[in-house]
Amino acid sequence: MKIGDLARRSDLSVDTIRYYERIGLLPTAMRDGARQRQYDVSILAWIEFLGRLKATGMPIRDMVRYAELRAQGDATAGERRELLARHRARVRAHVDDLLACLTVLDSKIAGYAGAGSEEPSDDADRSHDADDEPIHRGR
Amino acid sequence: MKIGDLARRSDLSVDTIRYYERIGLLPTAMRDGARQRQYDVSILAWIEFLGRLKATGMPIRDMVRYAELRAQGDATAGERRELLARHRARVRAHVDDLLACLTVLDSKIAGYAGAGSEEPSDDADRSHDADDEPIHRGR
DNA sequence: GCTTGACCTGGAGTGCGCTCCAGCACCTAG
DNA sequence: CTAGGTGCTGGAGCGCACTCCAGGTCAAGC
Repeated sequence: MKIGDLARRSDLSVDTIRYYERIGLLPTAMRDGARQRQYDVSILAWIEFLGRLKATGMPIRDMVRYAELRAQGDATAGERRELLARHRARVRAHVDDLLACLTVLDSKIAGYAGAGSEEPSDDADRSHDADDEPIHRGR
Repeated sequence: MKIGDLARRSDLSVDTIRYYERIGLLPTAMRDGARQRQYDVSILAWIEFLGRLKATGMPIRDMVRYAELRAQGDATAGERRELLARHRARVRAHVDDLLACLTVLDSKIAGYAGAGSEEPSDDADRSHDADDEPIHRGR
């Protein structure tokens, strides 16, 4: 597989793939006769996993750290497990935080009750919640 | 309240408060005799709400949009409700995504089973999951 | 009266994660 | 033989959300 094919199949751009290789997220690709990168389909699983780490907010340097450990083989399994476990804990905490924010958001939205989609209506006296106050007028 | 006090009480830096005012996230502050910003405690509720929007991943330009609508008064209540409702939907979707990622993460971690905290052990033959393959050796 | 410290402004700088570009090599189809 | 498409490299540029800085004003405490 050439880099363009991989880009199409992985939802990364060609530039991003080369960037990921430069920083060590992707293995240094094998080259064909014309020095063009050649990929095995198996790279897709790794990219997909990286996508999940990214989706869960892991900074790239941590992903790089994980990739380095992976490249060092089985001896680093414990460290990798720990890294993922710590990350999992952070993600869980973040989800809890988001859920708490969601309930705040819900009550806030509920405060705007009755304000139909495109219709400002004349419900001009709603004070809906506790977070809106005085109001800011431009300088 | 002066800007330094507000910074202490809001977990924003003084610079961030001024930045937020510049871009329209915070109302143009009243000044005292020495042209220093003076804040009412009520600003804290607004900042806290902004913090929740930020925590849920709303881009600053959308927060600014919300702040603008708020400043325009009750007539924009419907639009604000819509904005928050769309945001809530995105957050919910993101939470679902995170939960899905969490189960992937969990099974991945389970794959490293037995690899105790600081102890690499000699479990060198674990293939734990489907995402790890060939391995990347530096150039 | 002098120092200290909080505040002011405008603008430059930072770190992250890409994204784009110039200028060149190579392959394939017409 | 030529044109178009894909790939290559090194390096510059970008959008975001701050963060820092120089050079200045002002009020209070010693």
